[in-house]
Amino acid sequence: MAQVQILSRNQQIVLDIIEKAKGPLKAYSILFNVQKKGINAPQQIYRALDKLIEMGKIHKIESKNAFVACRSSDCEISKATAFSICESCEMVDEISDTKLSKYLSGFNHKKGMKFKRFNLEFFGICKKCKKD
Amino acid sequence: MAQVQILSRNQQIVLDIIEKAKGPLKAYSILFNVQKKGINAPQQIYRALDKLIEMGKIHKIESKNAFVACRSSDCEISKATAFSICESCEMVDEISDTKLSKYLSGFNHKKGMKFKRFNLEFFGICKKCKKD
DNA sequence: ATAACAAACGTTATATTATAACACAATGTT
DNA sequence: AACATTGTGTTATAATATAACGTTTGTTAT
Repeated sequence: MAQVQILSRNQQIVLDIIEKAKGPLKAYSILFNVQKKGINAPQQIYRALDKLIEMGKIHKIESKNAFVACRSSDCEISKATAFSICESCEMVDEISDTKLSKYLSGFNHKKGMKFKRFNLEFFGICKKCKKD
Repeated sequence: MAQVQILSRNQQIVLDIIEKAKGPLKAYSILFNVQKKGINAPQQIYRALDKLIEMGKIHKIESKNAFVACRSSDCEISKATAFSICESCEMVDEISDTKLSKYLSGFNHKKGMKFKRFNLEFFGICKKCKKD
């Protein structure tokens, strides 16, 4: 019953910043940006980030230790994430491609391990950077 | 002409440890393990790790900040990596599946970005852990 | 309404992961 | 010989993340 998630104060503040951002944000850069709102400690950021990830509102880009808002499905808990990352400008795009997602969700390891979740990161140079 | 790579002293020491390990190793755990061999500083480890990655001898498991030896193709420069990770015992297995690799290497983003490289991490509970 | 519990908060301290910067040595190239 | 390239060793510090504690707020059940 797709219940509307109510966010706590800190969670909302952190989510707002990530959603407004044009690219991935790092935890400490979020922290510096919210100090005026009375959030002073890394713990407060990391706690909010953890919950937001659990809820599927944001994703962590593992190769960058940075966080982006979820733009694809209206934020189901994300068990299948894929991103396109520009190695020049650091831009990150969430890839939501049903075929890809189905293909990978159905992928089974020879050794009999059943997968619950995957994360895929593609790297390259984005169109914009290629022009320069 | 698949030239045999000659490793420097530190690179060889670090590679040996990673190859002997049963699971992924973290940089500082490598450091502690090689202090008897006269390596004292994180820089020395990270420098060796960087080169070994460039050479395709090892891979970084991004979600764990840890390193594993390359077991698949006899270590071409790795542009297409996939791993299966047990969330219980932390075991990591490199997946070398030609179909998967081809499928992903051929994948093209709508937005016209050409990918040079990808990294895929699957998560689940391995067979061994399921028994317990 | 209030007791009981869970979730979120604030804070201090600390652990873990990674890089900067500098000087020197070994090797290879021209 | 002069020069570039790669690797080394070292000290210092930056950046990322968690532990542990006590308090406050929000929910649910009676």
